[in-house]
This record gives sequence, C-alpha cells and structure tokens, in this order.
Amino acid sequence: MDLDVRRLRVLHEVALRGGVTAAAAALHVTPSAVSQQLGQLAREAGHPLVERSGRGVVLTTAGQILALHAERILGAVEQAVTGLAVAHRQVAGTVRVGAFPSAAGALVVPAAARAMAAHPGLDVRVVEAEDDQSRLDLRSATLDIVVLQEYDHVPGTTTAELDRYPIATDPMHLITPVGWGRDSGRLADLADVPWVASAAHTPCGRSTLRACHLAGFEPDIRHRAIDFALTLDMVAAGLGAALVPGMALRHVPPRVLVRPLAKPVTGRRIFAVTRPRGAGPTHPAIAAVLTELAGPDLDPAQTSRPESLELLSADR
Amino acid sequence: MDLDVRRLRVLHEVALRGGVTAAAAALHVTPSAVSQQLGQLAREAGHPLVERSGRGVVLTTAGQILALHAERILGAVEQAVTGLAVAHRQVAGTVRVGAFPSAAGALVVPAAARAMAAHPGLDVRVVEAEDDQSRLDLRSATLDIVVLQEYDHVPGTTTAELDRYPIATDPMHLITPVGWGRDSGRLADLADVPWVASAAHTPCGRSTLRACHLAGFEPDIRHRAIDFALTLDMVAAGLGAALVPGMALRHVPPRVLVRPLAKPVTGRRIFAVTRPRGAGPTHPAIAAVLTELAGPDLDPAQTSRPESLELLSADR
DNA sequence: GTGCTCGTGTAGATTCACTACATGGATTTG
DNA sequence: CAAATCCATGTAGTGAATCTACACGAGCAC
Repeated sequence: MDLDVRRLRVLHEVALRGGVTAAAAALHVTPSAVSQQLGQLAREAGHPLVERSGRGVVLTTAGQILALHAERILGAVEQAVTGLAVAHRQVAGTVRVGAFPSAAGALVVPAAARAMAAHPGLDVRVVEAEDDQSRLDLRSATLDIVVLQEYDHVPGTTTAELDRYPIATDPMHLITPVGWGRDSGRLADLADVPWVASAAHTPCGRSTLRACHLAGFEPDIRHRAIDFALTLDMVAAGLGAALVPGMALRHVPPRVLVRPLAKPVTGRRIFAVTRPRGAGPTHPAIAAVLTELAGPDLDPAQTSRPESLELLSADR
Repeated sequence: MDLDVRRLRVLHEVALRGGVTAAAAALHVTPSAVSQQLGQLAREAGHPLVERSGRGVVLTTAGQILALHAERILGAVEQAVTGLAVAHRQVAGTVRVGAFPSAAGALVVPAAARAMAAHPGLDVRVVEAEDDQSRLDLRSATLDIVVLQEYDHVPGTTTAELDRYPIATDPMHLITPVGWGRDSGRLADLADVPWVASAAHTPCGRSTLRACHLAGFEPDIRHRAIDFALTLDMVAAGLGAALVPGMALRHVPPRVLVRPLAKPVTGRRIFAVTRPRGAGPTHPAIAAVLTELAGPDLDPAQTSRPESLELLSADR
C-alpha cells in the first residue's frame, strides 16, 4: 500500500479547487483521469474519499484526512528536491511568481529580470493573478512565490499560516484632475467632489471608503474601476478624485495631479509568501528571487517609478 | 518532477542494504529493476545517486541526501495511512513483528495469539531474526514492531533514535548439571568448573564473561552454543555450567539444575521498538500488539513459563 | 422541458515497469 | 595466472497502468 504521490496530488487538487473538473484543469488532464485516480486512491485507502453533492463532489472525512496528509507528503517531496539543490548550490530551475496586477509590473518584473541576469540557469516566470487565485496556486505548487497585499484598516484575508517576507509599504496617494480646489494636503477638502474608486468588494475600494470616513465624510463615489490605469484615465477626464496606491503611479497621464497629503492617510503592505510546508526560502533559486524582490525594492517609490513622482516627496 | 514514492523506496533500500542486489531481494524484484529505477531517479534528481565501488555501489552525496529525505517521505506516507486507520478506529490489517529467537517463542507468539483473538481483523505475523537483521527490516518497513534485547554490562548496539517500549527484564540464571558443588548462591563457587557460553561475539556470550569477571574469576569456557536449547543440552550432558536468561528456561531438560543466585548478577532488558518516523504506536493495530506485548507479560517469569521455575523464586 | 455543467463509466492507445538474458568489471580460488 | 564467482548494468519483450476520447446520467437554471 504505497499511496503514489501522483494520486495524492490529484486528491490535493480536488480538495483545493473544490471539484474534479477544476482539479483536472489545474493538472492539465481530463476530468475522467482525475475521477479514475480518485477511485483508485479510494480503493487503496479502503474508504471512499469523495461523495457526490449536487452536481459536484465533497470530500468525505477520510478524504479530508488524506488530503491533509497529502499536503504534508507533497511538502516533504518538495523539500527533498530542495535538499539536492541546496547541496549543489545551484541557483537554477524555474521559479514561478504570482502577483497582483500593479505589483507584477512595478516590482516582480524588474526583480525577475535582475534575478535571471544574476543567475544564468534561473528561469523566473511571472503570473499576474488576483490574490485569492495566487494563494490557491501557491498551495497547489503551480506557483512558488506569491506577492500579496494587505490594506491598512481593512480586515482582509489573513495569511497567518504562511511565511511572510515583507517587500514594501505602499501609501495611498490622492489624485485629482488638474485645477481642482485648493492644495491644503487635507483629504476633507474633497468631501464634496465626485469620487472614483475600485469596486466595493475589493480591498482597495474598501480602503478608499475607510479613509474618507476617517477624514469625516462620506465620499460620493460615481465610478468604479478595477484597473488603476482606468482610474487614472477617469481622473484625467475630470470624472472625480481618487485614492490610489503609489505603485499605480508609474505612468501618470496628463491632466492628473498627484496631490501631497499632509500625512499618509492609509496604505498597503506588500509582501511575498512561499509554500508553508514546502521548500520556501531554503531553495537557492527561490531565495535568489526573494532577495531580489525584497532587497533593492524596499522603497518602491525610489526605484520602480522613474519620474513624475517628485510631488510625492512631501508625503514621506 | 514528482519523485515517485516507489522509486524513493528503491533508493532507501539500496542505502539500507548497501547494494543493488540486496535491495532487490528485499523488494522482491530483480537487480535489473532496481538498477533501472535508480537510473530513472537519478535522471529526475539531476545528479547520479550511486557510483560503482569495487563490485558494489556506494551512494554519492546526492544519493545520501535523497535517501535521507526518502525516509522522511516514506514515513509521511505511512502516517497518512495511519491517520485513516485512526479515524476509523479499525484495529485491523497486518502487523509484522520481528524478535530474537528466545523472545519470539516466549513473548511474541502468545502476545500475537492474544491480539488476534481480541481483534478479528488483525493479522499478526512473527518473524524470528537476529537483532541487526530486525533493525534493518524495521527501517525498511518489512517489519512494524521489533523486539530487541540489551544486556547489562555490555555496551551493545544503541537504539537511541527509536521509540522504546519496555516489555520485560530478564535476569540471567545459573544452571549446572545436577549434583555439582554446593549451593551457596554465589557465582564465585563455580570458578574452577568448565563453562558453556554463547558465541563470543554475541551479547549473551559477552554478558557471561562480564558476570564471571565481576565475580572475580576467568571462566574456563569449553563449549560455545548459540541456541539456548543446545546450551541446556550441553549442561544436561555435564559439559559445564552456564548463565542463561530466564526466558530460555521454559523447558528445562532433566539433569539440569537451576540454581538460585543470592542476588541477580546480570540480566537483559527486553523492549519493543517501532519505526521512528513511521506510524509507531499511533496505528491502532500496532498499538494493540504493543499493548499485548507489554501489558500481561510484564513479568515473563510468572506468565510465560508455566512450570519448572519454582527454583527461581529466590532470585527476585 | 431544454440547455448546461459536472462527474463517472468504457474502449483503445500510449507509456511505464518488470523479467529474462547477456555483458563487463572486480574479487576470490585453484 | 587463469578460472570461477559475484555484482551491477544494459537490451528486448511482455504485461500492467494511465491517459484521452466519447458516451451517459444526474442536478440546476431558464
């Protein structure tokens, strides 16, 4: 009774993704193959691992237990290959980094380029995805490093069980169309203007709302944008003011004014995480990428945004 | 790069047994299969795992590292199946117990019988083997429980890294042909008689030597026997005196006198061990066997040896 | 009901792993 | 020193295992 790693990975994916089809997609096989492997594993385990629920499946108790152990086993396997890489001091192989959109371009891409330049055998791949998706792909070993964000004053998703490597803090900046109001550096001065914000369910959207509440007013949010480039375009078109993280200000379009705030109102912390039971920073290749991510970019305002940010110096 | 468990077990066996052929025998396959799997694993690992040395092989550094991790992974797999058994509270399956000859008959067989009687789904198998062999088979998961002995005053092999479950202490008893010398209960009275002992390289043989030295004399060892039954026959034939563990006295032949010793001179401790990183006593089936081994047999003299032991009462 | 999604069976092709046998190198024996 | 022996490793062929393609049935939405 040997519980093949391949099969255990199938169960792990089913547990993570919540279904046979989703697991099959993640494993790049057909659902039929996943179903068969699951059946075989159940036979070996002596108990059914999943049972149908509606048109999907849910794990039985035995399935949950085995999925838990599967994660431990997969982690042990990963540590084994890591041990080999450590012993041979080879900073090589493929490291897949997931990041949310604004960090991907501003932080991860330059870090990846530096890491690959420094280590010829290293292949860093950047995957742009939302935090929830990245977290899932990290656990399923589709990604090796994930760059996440955590907004101040927003409860947000906890990532307690993961090892965190802080990369940067990214304060929110106030932007308005040029020629709006006076420049006192106080958010409350813009209590009566229209606003542009991210979608209400996003942490950034909630962050804007919280900041305005803390400043003592309810913002009149007229437009919702997910991509910060769209936010900037909206502001440039005079549709409203907005609070955006500094990292989104690498390319500020004309007719957008970045206004100094008297003191930072709110912001977000950016950090990288690795697989909890997996190789983590032990692996030389992952360590090299983490170093590039955390090291030179500790202040993203100084390094990642070449121009157009002189106005921000007052904020810090 | 998934490092199949099956392949890792092959590497583990090669590391344990010290060669391809020995590993193949333990895995019940041909050496060719082992060699091929090893080659495949080396390709996956990116480094050769073994290199030829003389007419055998030795593990490379990479091989040693991977073998180390293999043991962890195999342990994790074992814990997974254990987790399932625990969740379903099923005291079932096969438990293989290894024991040195005298313990196998006196302790393990009755314990196995009791365990199987108490748990219908349980299949306990007893394997008689020397300690070194048993230790190896335990690590390779050929055995699940191993009963070992440790003689007083003999450095012996340490089993520090294993979880120990004490079963019994088995003091050595003095036996002579009937009609020899006086019955003072002192070992030194037999300084000038011929002796029968186990082979010099065995711990029991060394134990006899040490006991006599502690009593102040050098025994004149005329005959060497490995099986205690042969020792008893030799004593019965009048060839000499001997020190044998109490457990070997289940069937004392005629013309052999078990002499009370004023105080126990030396003895051995008998204990069971389980796989260090493996399931161990967590597994219900293994726990059940361990209970039967340790529980009712805490004093083997009282339970396992039905008659012919009245003389021993003075010893304890 | 119709359409859609999800999971599970079945048949066939491909891949994988093992055995049997042969080869080459290293050690022991006569 | 040659012969015999042991050990590991290749090669060819066979059998098992696993995947895809396709069909089917069940649940849910409209």
